[in-house]
Amino acid sequence: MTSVYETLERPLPAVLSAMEQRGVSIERSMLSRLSGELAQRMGALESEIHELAGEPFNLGSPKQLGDILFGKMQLPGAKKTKTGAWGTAAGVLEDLAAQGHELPARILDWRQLSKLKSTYADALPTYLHKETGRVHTTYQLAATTTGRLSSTEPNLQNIPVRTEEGRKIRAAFVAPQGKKIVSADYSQIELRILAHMADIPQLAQAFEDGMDIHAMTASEMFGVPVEGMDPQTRRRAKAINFGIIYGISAFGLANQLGIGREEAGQYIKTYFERFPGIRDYMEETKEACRRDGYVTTIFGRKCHYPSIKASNPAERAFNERAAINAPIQGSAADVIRRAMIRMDGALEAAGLSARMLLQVHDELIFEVEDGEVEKTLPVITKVMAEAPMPAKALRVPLLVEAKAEASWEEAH
DNA sequence: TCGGCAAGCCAC
DNA sequence: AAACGTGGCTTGCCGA
Repeated sequence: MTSVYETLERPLPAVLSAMEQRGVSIERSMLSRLSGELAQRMGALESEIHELAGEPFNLGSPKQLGDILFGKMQLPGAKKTKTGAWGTAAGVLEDLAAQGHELPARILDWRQLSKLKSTYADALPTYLHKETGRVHTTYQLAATTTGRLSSTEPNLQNIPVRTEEGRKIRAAFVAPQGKKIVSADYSQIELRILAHMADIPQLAQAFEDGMDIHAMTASEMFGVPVEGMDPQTRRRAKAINFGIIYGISAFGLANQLGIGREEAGQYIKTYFERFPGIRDYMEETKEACRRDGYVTTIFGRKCHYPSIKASNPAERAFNERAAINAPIQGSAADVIRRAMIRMDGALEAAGLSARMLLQVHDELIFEVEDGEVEKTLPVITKVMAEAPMPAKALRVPLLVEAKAEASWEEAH
């Protein structure tokens, strides 16, 4: 079998251009039906909300809502945005809803439906191309500080997936007759890259053994067995793992988990006691950035953060967190780029007609003929898993999960 | 009428 | 809200 190292590498701009031109198929009728349902439910909610508020107002106006909740109704927990208006972001409304207040709960419902309708159900069909009948995004190659791609007009890198209603949008991304949508994604790639860069043997071993990394983290931190673990305990460890990647603070973790800042600080302390190599890595990364003005990915690409030396403490702290995150996020971006420039050549070399259509940071989406699915999946997963090589051999295996289904929602 | 900012929220 | 990183899109609002 031909090694992936010998497959043709196409320049990334050519790869992106090909993906843009291929486009993706969406089922207009599904979105239009969904839009109607959303409109109806939003209408019912609007009446209910105006009843609860005691007056009609523009539901799309955070300012009007803030005046009603905190000016008129005097609900607790009011916080101002930086311009002095009452804040009404989801976190604020969730706190109020948890205290049994009906109005903020219904507003949250309305906002979710409104977002899905305006940004996705109504907007996506307007991007259907006259001649191809498909949706063609544009990828920006140099729009991010870390080396990620971005996607515009429309952005196909933020299609909903977290809620049941949102997945109805994703379900409209379908394969044409005789084909399947294949989604292939890197499992926990940023944590694996952190384990490699910081050289943490426990984490590397856990990935080698295919363990549940969040449960393992919880077990290490709280001294409880993975078997029969309280879901809450795992959830906290998961929040910490994500926080670590983003340059955690006790304040941020406390807000994320709804716990006190002292307790959050204790979690972080315990984490660094269990994984001192992570703390060392972070300190070394910040130090290098202060010295050089940039940090580097595993493959040597630089990400510049000269303002890490700013005298303003908030600006400095912001750049420190970005500098900690950039090598992790940027290395993951490098890995998937390396896979992308080899993918078409590898598929061609294997005599397969699969077409790479979309990239969503740690995921590649393809269209594959029904009869070729079985032969295509291993080619895709191999190219992705071996993408760091031969330039780098990671201390941690990369796991790629791939699935073929009729729609993106099912395949994901 | 148009451009830009603020707030909010979708994804990884 | 955001002292948890990276983006883009929509609506409301205000001034030119």
